[in-house]
Amino acid sequence: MAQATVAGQAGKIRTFKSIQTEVQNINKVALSVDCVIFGFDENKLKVLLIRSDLKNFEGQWSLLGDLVLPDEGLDTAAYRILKQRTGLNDVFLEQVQTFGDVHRHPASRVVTVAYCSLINIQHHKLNILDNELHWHDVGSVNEMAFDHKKIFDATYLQLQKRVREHPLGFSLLPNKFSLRELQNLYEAILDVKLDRRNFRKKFFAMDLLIDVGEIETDVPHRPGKLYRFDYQKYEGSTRKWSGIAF
Amino acid sequence: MAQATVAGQAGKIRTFKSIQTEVQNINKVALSVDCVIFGFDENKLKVLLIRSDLKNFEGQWSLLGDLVLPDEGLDTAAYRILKQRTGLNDVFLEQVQTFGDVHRHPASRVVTVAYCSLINIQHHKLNILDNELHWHDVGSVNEMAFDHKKIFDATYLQLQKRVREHPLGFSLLPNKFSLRELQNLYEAILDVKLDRRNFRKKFFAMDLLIDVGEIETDVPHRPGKLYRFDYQKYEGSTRKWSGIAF
DNA sequence: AATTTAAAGTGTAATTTATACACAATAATT
DNA sequence: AATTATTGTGTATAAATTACACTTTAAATT
Repeated sequence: MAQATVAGQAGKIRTFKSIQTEVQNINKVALSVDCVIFGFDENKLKVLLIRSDLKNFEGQWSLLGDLVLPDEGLDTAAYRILKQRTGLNDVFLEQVQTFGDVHRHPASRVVTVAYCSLINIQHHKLNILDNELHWHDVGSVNEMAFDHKKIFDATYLQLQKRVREHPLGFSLLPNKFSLRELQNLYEAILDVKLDRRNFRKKFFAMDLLIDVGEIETDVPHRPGKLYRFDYQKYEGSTRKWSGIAF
Repeated sequence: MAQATVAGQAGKIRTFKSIQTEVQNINKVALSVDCVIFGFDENKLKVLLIRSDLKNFEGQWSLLGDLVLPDEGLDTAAYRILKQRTGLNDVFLEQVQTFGDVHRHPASRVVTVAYCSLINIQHHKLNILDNELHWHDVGSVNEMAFDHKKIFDATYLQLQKRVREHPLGFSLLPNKFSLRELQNLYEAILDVKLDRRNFRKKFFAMDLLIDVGEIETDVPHRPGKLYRFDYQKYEGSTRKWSGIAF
């Protein structure tokens, strides 16, 4: 946090009151939160975007964001946006990076905090059509409003990194999933092909998948067993996850 | 970035002017930058702190920070603080995380962006004594003003992680260093003991150290060879650094 | 009922990487 | 000349990663 001094004027002891005056008089900025909301559907990694409501970005897509309210923390603001737009709470949410280029917003100075969130797209399927919302394939995200492409790129890169270090991916899947679905997910996120036998070996070796005793239905071939992730065991383990590192 | 709407009012096309009015009328926050400045001296990892100039934190230590100026980017603000306080430019600097709890500052809402910076303490040795600045051992950082302990902890953890993935550590060393110094640095940052032979093997295998053809002086024993880090080769390599992963 | 289809499920050998560990060489100091 | 403290070096073992192919199963088709 600041010394609450303007550049180069340290050294004096301040009181609350003097600080308050100082802070009121000096520059403030508008602060927003932008959520990069990922989903997984039809073996593709998707991102939820909205058509920009700003005239000079007409037709362009942008992230889901809003200004942070006066008595609202950053994480809280991100949760609010997520809840509003997807109807979901209890999702994975993580701060990524803050973007504060002076002219990133055409109308005034707006600094934005980017969040990465992962949702289970099956639980969603809600108010998509009526609104200007759309799930885009991450591979086909091009031009975006503001500096949102830059924010998206940074967030996606961080997701690729995080998902190798921590078991985040399960947030994108149904509670029960087959190993095939799990592998498809990793292949979609990391944009690589993985060896099936080695992939299974690695996940079984972690011993964090619970066989739920069911199998896939409605597949036109031998159905796979269904598993769920053992969050409890993972939370309780001191060593946590040693990383995927494919 | 925000849709520049207050919660739940999406859907209308806005013009610059309407946005501008809206942004002016709604909440703004004071924005600051806080630098966690690390140095390495006497085989200890150090952090540069300043005595708080705020009355109700009298005597407590705080990070080096300041409010972000109206026409200043975030990185620029962090560089400014670093330059002011250490006289150094051309240092390692990386954004870490943004802290925005509503009541983190006692006087008013101030959101702060934390930066991690690594400096070569030999190049410094400047205006430390005259000011209220002091280099603290990272192991002995306790209570701090504001939420600065939390910020410090998060930044130090990130440093420990980053230093295994990227060759940042060299920013903390003189241009020419012995392998002993390099190992001491890693041991200090990661707070572990490392095997000397395996450490050397690993670094030589990377082939990013250049033997400068000199040896240590003023050591009361066999002097070690001096090396420098091959930044050029590192920048040019596509594969980059595969991680230390001790 | 028999055949086809598509993916599930499984193991091993080769390679690479990480770890544990000890002694001779050197420069400075006494 | 002897002592001191650290440099510099190699090998054997263990662990992790990679590459790779065939049989089993359920559903769909003939």
